[in-house]
Amino acid sequence: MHALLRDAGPPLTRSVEDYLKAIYHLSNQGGFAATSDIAAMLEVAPPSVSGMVKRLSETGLIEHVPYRGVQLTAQGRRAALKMIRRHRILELYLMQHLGYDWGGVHAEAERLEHAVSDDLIERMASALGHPLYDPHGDPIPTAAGEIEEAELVSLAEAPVGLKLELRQVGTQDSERLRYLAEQGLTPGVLLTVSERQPFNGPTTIALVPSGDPRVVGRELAQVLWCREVPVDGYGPAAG
Amino acid sequence: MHALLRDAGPPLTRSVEDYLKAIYHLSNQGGFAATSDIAAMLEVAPPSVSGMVKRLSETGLIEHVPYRGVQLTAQGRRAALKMIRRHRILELYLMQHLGYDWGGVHAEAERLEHAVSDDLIERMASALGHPLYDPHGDPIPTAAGEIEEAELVSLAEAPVGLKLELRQVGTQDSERLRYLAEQGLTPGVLLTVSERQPFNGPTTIALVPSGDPRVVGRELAQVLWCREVPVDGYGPAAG
DNA sequence: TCATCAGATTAGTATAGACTAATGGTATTA
DNA sequence: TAATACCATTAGTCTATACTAATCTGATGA
Repeated sequence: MHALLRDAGPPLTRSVEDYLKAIYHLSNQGGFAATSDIAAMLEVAPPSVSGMVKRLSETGLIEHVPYRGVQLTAQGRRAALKMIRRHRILELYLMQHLGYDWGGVHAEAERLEHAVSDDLIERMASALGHPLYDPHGDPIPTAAGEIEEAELVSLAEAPVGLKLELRQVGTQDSERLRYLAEQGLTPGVLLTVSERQPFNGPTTIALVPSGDPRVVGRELAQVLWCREVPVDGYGPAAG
Repeated sequence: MHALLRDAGPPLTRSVEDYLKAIYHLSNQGGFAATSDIAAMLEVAPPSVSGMVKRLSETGLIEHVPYRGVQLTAQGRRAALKMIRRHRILELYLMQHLGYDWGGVHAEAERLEHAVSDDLIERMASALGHPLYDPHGDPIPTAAGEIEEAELVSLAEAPVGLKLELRQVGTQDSERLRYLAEQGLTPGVLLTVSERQPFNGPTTIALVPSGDPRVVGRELAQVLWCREVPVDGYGPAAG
């Protein structure tokens, strides 16, 4: 009984589900999600985020440190992971059983994830053989709300030859962030490590799939957190 | 180009879609749908219906005759039939491809019908072999918005032995309606014609599946419009 | 240390959609 | 025809969610 009642209460609205998911993605590495980043991800104005943040922290789904950002509580995290499970199962099902391709599947899953029941998701998961990864290679949270935490490696430590996805940029410095964006080094891009100079020298990488080379100094490389991409041929994570 | 632009404009909200569908079902036989019936079907208070009716008639989806009821315009009818197509395809898909049974399928389809894209529905229709009838035996509107109008037969004319579904009660008289409801003769019930007395005598029917007999006089039988149920073993229409 | 500026928040407003309470219209019945 | 009862509508309110404009905070740089 206890387990079933844990997250009782009024069901979450579509908007709330979207906010929680966005906050999950933005605060992945244990940090805070900034108001403006949430606003950009959801394509709403920053004051709308402030308003929602107030409500969500009153209902205990997030914690808010004014002028710093927000973090999910355990309850908010469970809700976010549930949405992510739905999204990733849906994407996989649509591609494998209904012939969707990369282009259309994300938008369709984005709408359906708010409408499907838990029952339907578990039926789809069964039909798919209880998969562990979605079409992007991202891990699918279990129905119990556990997710395989991708082990992140800093670009400064990653072995040469590995194919990586950039997942987290561990700096708040605007100059550095601007520079990285100019270089095309934003979360989600794929790359391979081509070469590393000795004695704390720079790391040379090639962007995937363009092959464009970039040379990244040690200081920056240390804040670029990547995860190994399990299989060849996947596009950037969108799930 | 014209065909594509016909119904342009802001997409309909979930609520609007539900209202249109309800009005379609309630005004099927060309009549008016009453405010209170819409309210009952959607489980909202009558003033909520009045408010929505005002908005819907301003946007040209329905026509409203105050104190009489509402009817769909051609545009509203197209939108309603689109939702009905979605609902019926979804029910069929969920039952045939995901193992749903009678119990759960309606509620699931009810939520999904607002979230799926046209593309997804057509993919499901393909996977199902472009079916013409849903699990209840109800016809599925085409993507172009055409629906097979069930030919209705009055109970006074129906041949003995036929299995019928009561679809429309053609009287507004409250005494008669009250009596029919007491007898369990409301739209949706299944029955078979057991016997008919000659010289405009009464019709004897058996309710399905209970087998309870009812004797219906000619005057009432003439206003009970039924359609033939195509195949044995189906439950009452809920689609 | 202080000015500046970007980003966050507050203030005030709009819209969709629901509600209850009060009022108005129509049709049945005496 | 008049009274009544039922149903529909209007009036006024509430919540969720968005917006713009105005204000505040905290970090950066002179």
